[in-house]
Amino acid sequence: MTTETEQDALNFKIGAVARITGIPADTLRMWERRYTVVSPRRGQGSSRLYSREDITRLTLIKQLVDRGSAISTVANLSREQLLEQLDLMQGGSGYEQAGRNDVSCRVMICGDALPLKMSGEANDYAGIEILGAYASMAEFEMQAAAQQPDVIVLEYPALMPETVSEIRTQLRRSGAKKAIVIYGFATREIVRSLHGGNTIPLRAPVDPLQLRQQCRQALFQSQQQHDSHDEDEFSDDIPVRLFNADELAQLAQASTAVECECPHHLVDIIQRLGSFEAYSAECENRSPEDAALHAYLHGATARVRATMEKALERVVRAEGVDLEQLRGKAVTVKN
DNA sequence: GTTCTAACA
DNA sequence: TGTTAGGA
Repeated sequence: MTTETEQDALNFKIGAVARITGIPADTLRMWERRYTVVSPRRGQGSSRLYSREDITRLTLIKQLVDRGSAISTVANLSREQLLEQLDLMQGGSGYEQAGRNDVSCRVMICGDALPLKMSGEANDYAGIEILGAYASMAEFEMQAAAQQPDVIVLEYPALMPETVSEIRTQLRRSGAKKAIVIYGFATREIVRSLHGGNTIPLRAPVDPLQLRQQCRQALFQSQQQHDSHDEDEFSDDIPVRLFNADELAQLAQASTAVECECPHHLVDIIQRLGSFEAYSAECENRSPEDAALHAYLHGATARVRATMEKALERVVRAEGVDLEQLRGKAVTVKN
């Protein structure tokens, strides 16, 4: 356990850099030799030691190369030029189109690679509204204070111990409810420390769809924590209940009139699923560590429940039960 | 695991 | 332009 100082930030060996950036070690050497993409300083035995700046730079360059630029044309661009190039390739503007009519999760992004990735598929981002995407933390910080995002997404090539406190600071200053932290490389301890609470660590690469889901889920969780319980007001992915408790009870009764006991069993299954659904939703709030898992369980259960409800509806209709009439009764009982 | 050069596709 | 072989 050494005290991590600036020294640690300058110590990435070529293998680590290859893993973080996704550029093969051989290619890294080639790029350096032929185009002087970066000039890592040398350590023992003349092995290359890359800095964090090197890594962010390489990440940018990789983006451009992946998008069709010749390495020779981008190898010597400054950081600003690289960003500009990348921006041009996206068809510019992109980010700050207003949200849709539905409630969307307001997101702000800070990072090198991510802003571009996100804007590239902007159309797929129903449900989240990207307020802005920045490459510089300073700019991000200023804008975040003004925009008051729901969720901030911070991207780092590598997570350092000091990065963690920076994340918490940004979270506090922006007033966001959750921070999604995308990292290329980090020790287990650091990742663990980011689990739970208001931060969600995600290992890069994160595909845009996944990120979108995470954003919405993050917002959903934070809402759950605040307005204590909202019963069945689960957003989008959770199918609404087809039958309430009263209706189910009545259907169970009604089914005794018919020969087959299937409706009865179905009601039983649906009631149990409903209970577990509520239980898993509860867990979702209680333990932030397992929130994702419980959210999944909750969603899965709800979907099964919805399926079984449809089955019940069909069976009961086949048995000649008048659902509409029953509904009318149940509602008057309930309200 | 790393460096380097040269040749190859 | 990226990959591979060979030697260190």
